[in-house]
Parts: sequence; structure tokens; C-alpha cells
Amino acid sequence: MDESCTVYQAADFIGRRWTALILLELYKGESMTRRYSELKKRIPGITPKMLSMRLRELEREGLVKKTVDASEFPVKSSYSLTKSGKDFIKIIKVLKNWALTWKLDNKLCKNAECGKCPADNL
Amino acid sequence: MDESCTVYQAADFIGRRWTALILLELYKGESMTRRYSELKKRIPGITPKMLSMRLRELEREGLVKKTVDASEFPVKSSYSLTKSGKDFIKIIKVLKNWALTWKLDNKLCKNAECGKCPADNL
DNA sequence: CGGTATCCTTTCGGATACTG
DNA sequence: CAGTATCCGAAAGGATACCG
Repeated sequence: MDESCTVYQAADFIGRRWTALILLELYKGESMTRRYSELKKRIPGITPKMLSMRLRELEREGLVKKTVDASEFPVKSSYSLTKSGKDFIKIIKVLKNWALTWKLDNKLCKNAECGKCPADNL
Repeated sequence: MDESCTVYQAADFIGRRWTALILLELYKGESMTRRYSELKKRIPGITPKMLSMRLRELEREGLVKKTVDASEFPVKSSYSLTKSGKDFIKIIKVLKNWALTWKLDNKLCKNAECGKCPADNL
């Protein structure tokens, strides 16, 4: 697949570490807005570098919108899903349904609500 | 996302280079069977190592079925999609539809049939 | 024909320290 | 608070040669 093809790009994208996780975290509660520090706290193990990298990628690709409140110190940043970002969630849903159908031996996914799974709300 | 979660695994999976390409190649013509050398010829640029690696992964994950005819020399191998493999194609379809909806500026995908796109038949 | 084996480069991502 | 800078090890993937 040509690297300039968005299908390829989207596939490459979702496969990167933390990306799906960040999207799902922003998806919880629909039009949720999350601060950088909230994301960091709610996504165990992610380093500041990876979080800001992924957020920049997602912003560049138009899935995430960043807003900055610089009116006072310290500066506050908020992130939320754009329309295309929300729509991207459906891809994760399809992925999950595929897994539920064909990978039933996997304990984490067998239980409709595997407490540990961030894709729980799908 | 826990690495043992199949949702994560499936995402990781589709993001790997050549994987989607191989699946799409096997999908052309529905229950198509392809020889190793056919795949190699039809997927420009793939190296023997990558092709056999990906095929092994896909087989291990149950998306691809391999059959070997060792009755004569040289040995002949054939690969085809399993049910779960065919079903996985729908994920690529959703991916493509998402791209078509939100990434219309991309010329390759804008044309409903971009001759160069292996996802053309979706 | 259908792969392996080897080597090598590039990219990814983790750890940690630091800053406006 | 919201990141950036630096360093480093691991893993992915390409090139090429070889084998049963």
C-alpha cells in the first residue's frame, strides 16, 4: 500500500502505542475535554514525551482539537475529539467486535465489560 | 491498553507494514487461494523475509490458512483467508470509509477507484 | 519453489532531567 | 502545568545471499 494512501496512514496510526488509548480516554463522556495532566494521570505508564507526541500527531491529523487558556499562569491546555476523531472511534468498535467474535478465548475481551479494558465503553 | 487485550493486538496488527496489503491480496476474488510466489509478485517491494514473517503471523492469529502440497517437487504452498480473515476485511473497509469521509483532500482516495490503491475492491 | 539466515540501518519508544 | 531535551536500548524492517 502506498504510504501516501490515507487508508494505509490510518492503519499505521491506530497501531501506534498509546494512540487508541488516548482517543478512548477522550471519548469517555462524549464531548469530554481533558487536560494534559488528566490524560497523563488516567493513562498509566505513558511518559510525558509520548503523550505530547501522540497528541501532536492526532492534532495534525485533525482527530483532536487543542485549546489553550493562557490568560493566567500556569497555562492550561485542553484536548477534545473533533468530529472526525469521534467518528474514528467506530473503527475501534469494529475492531473490538471482530475480536469478540473471533478471539473468544481471550479472557479480557470475553467478559462484555472487562474492567481493565479501556475500550469498555464501546 | 493492556498488551494482552485482543483489541490492542488487532490494532497493532493491522498497523504493521504489509499486513493489510497481504490480506487484501488474498481477498481479491473472495475465496481466492494464492501461492507464495504469486503474493510476492503481486505485492511490489515486499521482501521474502517480510512476506513469510507476515504470513506466519497471520496464520498464527488464525486469519490465514496455509496448505502445502508436498506430493511432488518443488513443494507448493497455498494461502487463503479463513472466515475470521475474511471478516477482518470489514475493518479495512471501515478504515477506508473513514478516510473517504474525513480525508477527502487525499487524491489517491478521493477517486472512488484509485487504480493504485489495493483497497480498491472494497 | 518457498522459504531462512545474516547483517545492517532506521525508527520507536522508555527513562529521566529540565524549563517557561 | 504543560510540556521539551537528551540519551539510550529494543524492535522493526530492508538488502542480500543462500538452502532443501
